[in-house]
Amino acid sequence: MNQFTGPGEPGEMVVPEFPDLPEATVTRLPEYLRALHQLAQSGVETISSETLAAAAGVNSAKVRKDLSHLGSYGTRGVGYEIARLIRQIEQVLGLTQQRNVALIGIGNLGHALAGYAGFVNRGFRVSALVDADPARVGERLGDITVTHIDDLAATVAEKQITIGVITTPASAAQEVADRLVAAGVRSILNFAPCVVTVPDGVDVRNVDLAIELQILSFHEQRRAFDRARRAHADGAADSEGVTLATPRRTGSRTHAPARKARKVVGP
Amino acid sequence: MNQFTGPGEPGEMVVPEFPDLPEATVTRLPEYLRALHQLAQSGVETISSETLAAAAGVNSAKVRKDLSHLGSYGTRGVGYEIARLIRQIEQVLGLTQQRNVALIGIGNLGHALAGYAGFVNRGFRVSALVDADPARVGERLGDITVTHIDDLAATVAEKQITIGVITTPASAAQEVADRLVAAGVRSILNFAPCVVTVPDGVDVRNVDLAIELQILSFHEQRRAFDRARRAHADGAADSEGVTLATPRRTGSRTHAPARKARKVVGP
DNA sequence: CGCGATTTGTGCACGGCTTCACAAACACTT
DNA sequence: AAGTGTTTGTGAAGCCGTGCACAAATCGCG
Repeated sequence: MNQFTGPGEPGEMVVPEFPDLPEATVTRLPEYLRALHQLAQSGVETISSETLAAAAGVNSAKVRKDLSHLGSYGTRGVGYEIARLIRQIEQVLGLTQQRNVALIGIGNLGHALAGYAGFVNRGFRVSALVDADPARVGERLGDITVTHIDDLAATVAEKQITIGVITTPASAAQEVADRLVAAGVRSILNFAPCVVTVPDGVDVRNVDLAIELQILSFHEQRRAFDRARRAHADGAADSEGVTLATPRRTGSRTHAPARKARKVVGP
Repeated sequence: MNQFTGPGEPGEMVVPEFPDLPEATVTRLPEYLRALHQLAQSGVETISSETLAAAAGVNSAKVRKDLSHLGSYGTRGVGYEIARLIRQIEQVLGLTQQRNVALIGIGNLGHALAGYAGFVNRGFRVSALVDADPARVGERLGDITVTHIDDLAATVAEKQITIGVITTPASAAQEVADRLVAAGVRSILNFAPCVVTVPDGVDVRNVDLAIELQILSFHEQRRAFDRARRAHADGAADSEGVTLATPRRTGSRTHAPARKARKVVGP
């Protein structure tokens, strides 16, 4: 529907359309992409929404609706051509060009991310390592040398950084974010356990590991209460208060599929 | 409203009510908690929904509605008593008891998480380190010795593990998840870039760092297109196609506040 | 060429979340 | 005691996302 790569009237110098995807779709596209890359290796050339849905851990209607947003037409009765689908998703996500990432804060977590293999082959390259501690500056990790935060602007310009990743303690995060923004970076991934405030037009995503654990803890807690309630109900068989009886999915970002079925394809 | 800790009729042996919170609320409670702990240190005793909202990076109506779900009554005209609020949130999230976490996969990321200070003081303790590589078994990190994955069940029982964190390569993740479930763990935090399938009643949350970057990349891409469009519109002043003109918030999980205002309170 | 099998694309209804806006409640002053 | 100013708690409206269900499209085969 949103043929944003489609050739317009030739020679018309048309500004390419850009699909304005629902945010929920944007968060799922990378998951489809991951699944598609896996599937592509196994030599399959075409894939149905049902199969892709299973591989990505979602439901097939969602897959179809998501893909329809990017105008990637599959063929009915057959499915989607994997190679083409990968190209389209990568284009929409802006992964056709290599994106350079700067890590700010080379502590435990920074070290780990610098060596994380999962970034390469996925369109990203950790191109700069930055720290405030003069003792760390000059240290080499892989083929990159740690530079000082005061030189951030120069580093960003030189290495063509488009994304900054904050792995400092919370106390330094706001300061670092400010400097990143001043240096022209508009996308920030923040691992520090705090809220960073940025001007309009800058995008911040937060990953707080403790928060993830706390959310799990809540559901753990709820299950414990459920068990207690059930045990009590067994003791004194009363069919009272309804409040608890609601059949809640054990909600999670990429929620656990109901059945343990690694179904591959049709009957 | 949901007075789940409230004293029922005394001597009635009532099963405590458990508030069934909206999932969206559950994900925000930890953020409030984080903000509250910070604020508590600065000596403030009471806080308004407006101030808490600013500190947590959300909107005040949301704060009030979220808090109303746990029956934590604030006092009108004044605000919420911080200490009490902290207690209530911690209780709902199940943080009154220390929760023991097992890390599976002691590579780069596992090492980093094992040393991550952000877990302690937030109700969690990394109590077990597990790996499949015999060469790693026996290694000590801090005060914990790495044990072998084959002994997982024993480790889980002995160390009272309630949460498993997977930091293995994707190829091993499903296997590890299966073993965790078999050992009785019902909460899993998965850092491996893949979908793990678990039976009903088990809760999985996924954190994929590359996916976070890809989402940022999309918005970066979109901004670039917007600039191109604007530039083109300047050149040839036509007020054509509307598709792009939609005022989209730069969506993010904890979305960036519109104004860079570290507003504290009052007029 | 026609028919059945398969799979996409989407209209539609439903539920959950967000946000506004306002009455009720409380503190404090006069 | 009454009035003023502040802040909570919540009804109601609107929006977004989800999932069902089905028509339309394509393939393969007889």
